Amino acid sequence: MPHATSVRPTIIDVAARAGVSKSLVSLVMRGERTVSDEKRALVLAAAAELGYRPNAVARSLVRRRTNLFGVVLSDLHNPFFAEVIDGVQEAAGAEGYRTIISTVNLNTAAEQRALDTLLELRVDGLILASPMFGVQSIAAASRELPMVLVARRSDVARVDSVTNDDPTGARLVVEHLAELGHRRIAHIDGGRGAGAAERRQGYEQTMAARGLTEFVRVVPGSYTEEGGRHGVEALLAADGPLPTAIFVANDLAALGALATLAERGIRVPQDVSIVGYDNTALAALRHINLTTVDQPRPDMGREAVALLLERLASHRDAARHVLVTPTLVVRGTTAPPNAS
Amino acid sequence: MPHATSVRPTIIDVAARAGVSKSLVSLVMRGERTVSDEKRALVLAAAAELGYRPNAVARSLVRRRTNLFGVVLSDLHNPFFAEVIDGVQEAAGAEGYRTIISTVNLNTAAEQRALDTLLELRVDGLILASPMFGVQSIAAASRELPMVLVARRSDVARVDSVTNDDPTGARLVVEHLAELGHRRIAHIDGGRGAGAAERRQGYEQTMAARGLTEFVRVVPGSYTEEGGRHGVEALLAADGPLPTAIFVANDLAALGALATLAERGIRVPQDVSIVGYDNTALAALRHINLTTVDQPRPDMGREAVALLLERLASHRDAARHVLVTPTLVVRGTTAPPNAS
DNA sequence: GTGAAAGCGCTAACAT
DNA sequence: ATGTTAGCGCTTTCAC
Repeated sequence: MPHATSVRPTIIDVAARAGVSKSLVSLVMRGERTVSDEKRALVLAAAAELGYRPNAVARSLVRRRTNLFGVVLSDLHNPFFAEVIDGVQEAAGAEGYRTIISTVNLNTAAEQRALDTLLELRVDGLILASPMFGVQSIAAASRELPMVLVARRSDVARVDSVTNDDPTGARLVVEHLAELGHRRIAHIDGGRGAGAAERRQGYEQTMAARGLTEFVRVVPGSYTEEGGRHGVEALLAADGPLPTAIFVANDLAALGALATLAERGIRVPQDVSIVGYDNTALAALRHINLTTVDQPRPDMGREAVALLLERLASHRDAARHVLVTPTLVVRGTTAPPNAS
Repeated sequence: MPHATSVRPTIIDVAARAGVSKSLVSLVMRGERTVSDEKRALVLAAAAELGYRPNAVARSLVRRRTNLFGVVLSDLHNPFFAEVIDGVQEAAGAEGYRTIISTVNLNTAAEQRALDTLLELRVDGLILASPMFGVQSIAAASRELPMVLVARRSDVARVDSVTNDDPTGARLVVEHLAELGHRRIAHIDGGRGAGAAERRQGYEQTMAARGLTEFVRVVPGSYTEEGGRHGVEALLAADGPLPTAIFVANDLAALGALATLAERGIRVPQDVSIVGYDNTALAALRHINLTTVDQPRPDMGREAVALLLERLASHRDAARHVLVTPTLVVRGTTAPPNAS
């Protein structure tokens, strides 16, 4: 039996070996400073000799808290989330909390199962990153523990959220393009994606504010490469002059747009400028070098943890919605329009 | 107190409400079929009314197993791992195991902490994906629970591994290029990356097998975009004719190579063919369209879980090393060499 | 088929 | 400063 659990030493074994009570061992293991140096050394030595490792399960049971935060990710493949997690793990770790990540590939049923499991594991707080759930699942869970949504907002009572200010991000894009001299600025929409509606509105409003209402042009798309391809095709198929710049709803779709434009022999940025949204690692690749809008993802993760911790400490009841500010990252896919 | 844990109903509350013993409630909750339909309905109704949710912490304590597998990822940003996790979660879920993912950004100290925490949480098995740890950490942990390495091999006793057959992958690349007519096939090395040495060897051996020993050309690189850029620069800076094809150690480095070639006005695949390794989502992007070697990542995750389950069931003692077979994915960055 | 009782490994009063 | 004791919420014999 290589891994017989029964051989694992318990706190009692350590106490016996050190010749002290198990409470004392507990105090030492938890780093309490009220223990004499002598006894502490004794206990530590015994623990080391036995290869003792505290049992977090037993501890969680009696303390009625696990020091664990659960994170439900709708899609691990989206690099967006990897960076949110960075912030989450950093902030949580600093306060002694560990993170359990559960991923569910855009599958609502699996998402519900993941949520249930996390709840049964008695995590102390829950971070839902861009979840697909219905409101009722969120509401039900929110009655059991502190919960925050990232990159999605909900008006369920007691559910906090951290989102980026999409209208502002869209405004930055349009202003950048307008200042380069563009007027025919089109937008490839993000469909039902999180924040897509806000980005489109921001685009429309800023176009209007710049007196470019007559050039507003929105074609349907989605947060996928396919979405960007279709968007460009729709733009190319239409009558009238091509736009000189295209604001695509996110980076992945912008990549699809770039690919289609390249296939058609349309040069970027000479013939048309392209802007994405998210500043994923993709955008920074030299071979892509996409102008885009950066969401401060690690900050969003940190904010989510801060909300959880605060709710844990204060039993705050009202929901808080944190809005983080995006910034424009200018790279190689935008330039002044052709003189033509 | 919105989230007072004290209000959570326990099995005793359910028993009281249903007018039965808590043992009976336990039987019902665990789906035992030895309970009369009548009592079962009674218990289920009581549980639903109270919003009862079994406490996995208490259950784990008494059962001395958590039904949890721990996964330590050295780098969540590497899309390679996201797909391994897919396979892990699928296979584990099918057997009633949940997965806890711990990420550590290529930080050895954090990796050790993550490992310790998982051990304290008493996960039933551990999957280490491309870990940086030293052998002694692995050996120590392997005495406590079943453990498998993914994308890394170790000769520590009782530690299983799942790796891809790198020499074969490299052979596929060289054969593909040779069959296209290439002879001056260079290799940009992956440095200390997992499998890099095997890929280089496979390259050298296949070149030799094809009678191309005199054309063997290896320049140093790494598994990063920078690595690919430097590799290409080294190749360009050298005397003599340029290679007509370059096998780059992985996809990310291949992207760096593509970027540098583009900047120098060298066309791919007309002037030089490029092949990567890994078939990450990046490679499939239409705008990149990289010929590369696919590792069956979800399979690797499933295999890892299978090894864990088997060890849990059988108390097998010998280490097993599973080798999965890579395949070549031909896309747009390879073509016959120029007639020149 | 159902209930009573013991105990998983630990923490947290409370004593001393 | 250290020991004693009573659970945390559940599963699991073992009776009935």
